[in-house]
Amino acid sequence: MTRPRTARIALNRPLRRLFDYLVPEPMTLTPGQRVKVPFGHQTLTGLVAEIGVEPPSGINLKPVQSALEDWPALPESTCKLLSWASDYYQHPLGECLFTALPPALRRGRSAEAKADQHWQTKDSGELPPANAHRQLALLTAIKNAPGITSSELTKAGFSRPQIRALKNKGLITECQDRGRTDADSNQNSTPGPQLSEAQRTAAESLPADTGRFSATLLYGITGSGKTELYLHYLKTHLHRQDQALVLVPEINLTPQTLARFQRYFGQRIAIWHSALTDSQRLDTWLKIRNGEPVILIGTRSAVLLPFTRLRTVIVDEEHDSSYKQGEGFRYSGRDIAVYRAHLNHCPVILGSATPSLESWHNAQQGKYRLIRLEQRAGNARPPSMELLDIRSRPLESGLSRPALSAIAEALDKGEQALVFINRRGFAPVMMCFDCGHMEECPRCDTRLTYHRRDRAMRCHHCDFQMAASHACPACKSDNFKPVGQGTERTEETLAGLFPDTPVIRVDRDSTQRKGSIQGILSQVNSGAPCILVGTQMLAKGHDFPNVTLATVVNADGGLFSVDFRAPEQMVQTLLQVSGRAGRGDKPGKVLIQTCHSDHPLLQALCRGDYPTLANQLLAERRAGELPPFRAMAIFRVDANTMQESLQLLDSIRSLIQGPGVEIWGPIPAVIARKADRHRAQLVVCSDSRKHLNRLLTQTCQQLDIRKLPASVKWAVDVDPQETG
DNA sequence: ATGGATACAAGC
DNA sequence: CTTGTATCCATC
Repeated sequence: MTRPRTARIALNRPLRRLFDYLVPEPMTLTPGQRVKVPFGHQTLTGLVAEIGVEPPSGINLKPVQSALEDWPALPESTCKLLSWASDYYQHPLGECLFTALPPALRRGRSAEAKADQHWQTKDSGELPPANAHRQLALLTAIKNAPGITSSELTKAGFSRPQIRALKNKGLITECQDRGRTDADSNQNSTPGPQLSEAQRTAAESLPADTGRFSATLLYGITGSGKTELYLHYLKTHLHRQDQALVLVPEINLTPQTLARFQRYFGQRIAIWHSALTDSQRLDTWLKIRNGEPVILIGTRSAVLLPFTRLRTVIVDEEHDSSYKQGEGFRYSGRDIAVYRAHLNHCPVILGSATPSLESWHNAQQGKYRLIRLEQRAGNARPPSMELLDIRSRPLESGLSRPALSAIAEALDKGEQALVFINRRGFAPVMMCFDCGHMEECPRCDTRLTYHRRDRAMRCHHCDFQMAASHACPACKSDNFKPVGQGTERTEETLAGLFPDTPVIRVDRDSTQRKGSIQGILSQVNSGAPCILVGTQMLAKGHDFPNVTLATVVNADGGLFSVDFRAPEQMVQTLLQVSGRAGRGDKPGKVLIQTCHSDHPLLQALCRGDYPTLANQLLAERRAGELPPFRAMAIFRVDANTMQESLQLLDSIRSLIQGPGVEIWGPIPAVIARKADRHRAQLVVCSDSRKHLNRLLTQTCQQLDIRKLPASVKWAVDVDPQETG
């Protein structure tokens, strides 16, 4: 009996099932191929998941309309990876597979790359008018690099119309590929970075065999030069034909990082992040798919791309919570990276100054090899850390007297100071001192944050905003005042106290404009005394050589949170902040304001020893039977009423209940109402990941069958990052 | 998800 | 009896 001419197709729809089609003669299909199929009343792009399967009886199969190309858009290895992820994260296979395609190909556009044109100058034609300075600059650029391509020119800031203008004037013509020149030959001759003694020792411990799976946790304190190690590693171990992937958190993919890699690898470097245009994404995707020897620096979703010659995976700042997608396909880029390396038999290197407890645990268990790099490069010393107890101390916009004089002192020495507050806006609340009224968001269970800059009250959890009022909206009293600290307010106070020093605010509001962060960085890197005030953004990645003092306005947020990850996150953030202080030959100092200076966690933090802290935190996780000692998943539901949400979770609870699992809830979320949706959750834990996974699969199946009102939305979050 | 089918309230 | 708006339902 011959196999039926059928294909099982995955569609980009949130449906936990695939659809079967007839494969008409003489069409041949292979798994991973893109096809056009009729679906209901529309025609969709699909991906072949399986061939020749027996279709369920009683269904009249429609034929596949056409294949979009005769090669599989997703190679087998990528399909396998995503099938695994679909099962692990309980997300529909179709949507998972489609995340590996660039947007253009998801929509069914052609995958044929338009050939890039190469240009050279021609000694004829009329010169452009003297005021056409961009055209003249373009002409020089082409003269200096004959054979340069249109896309390279656009990247350099020239526009297509400018190129066309020169062509029409007969000043340039298309030519053959110049053969790979400068950048590539440059790559072969550029040696790797010079390593310090400590770095060399670390480098020697990195896996030498790129043909076998190994996972390495590179624990390197800030300033120890992890990036040099990555560069050196790729330089020495990656073959000329191989592909490599370097994952970074979104915020770390700056032009500086890029330039650093390009210096050693030139044209081999490609980037992948959410701000690329569709055509840039298609371009890079095709390079990866075609097996070009690309070293891809990218954020989370880069780990899903269809590499065919991937030989090394690096995950920088592996503890960063932005590796976990918070909605839809809720995968962890870091964890998929490890599994991908495993499937692919190649090494993965996880780097961090503050490793996640998960990875640290794996290293302690011997599952990951641990490499320690505990010396700052050059002669820099680690910063000294000091707790400032602010109980019943007078505060000026949240800053204590000793903190302010430390800032003054740093500025006097011609150095820079950094102030870290985890709240944007002017003040987190407006309160009436007569009647106690506080402004709340009409759509969420939250207070509105006051933004003085534009006199607005904003909700930080939905898009609500309104004009701020002078008087209390409840009792009309004018004793209506901002309470608490935000970046804006601290910026204002500091500007008043230090009128001769620039105060620079770094938060989502001040960096919204494209490129403004670059401007800020260059101002700070000029080295002139200044005060930086900012949120999380300040803590990540950036290098401020002349900052010698970091002040943390309030460290207590993470000490008593309901979220079991809060202490870990607090410690990581504070250490990342402290890593900003003191580089080069100037010693750094970190002041941490707290009302709990006797708290053991803060005490340990001041000793500055992350391994000890990590072990301590792990012991607490073990005692609490929490991840990484148990597997965890959360069912999240939101509906128009809390009752509906809790009801559904109750029934989920009875579906999943049984031996081998522990269930907490259902309970309302910490922010029980967000954008008028009432949210609740159910936490499920198990000693066995396998068992939990099976239960989740069954439960999701049951829920799919059940007819729920469209207004009730549920989702599972496997390995949740936030338990709020 | 998404478009069509179905159902019910307001509109003349 | 039309027209608008909400809800349901199947999709190979």
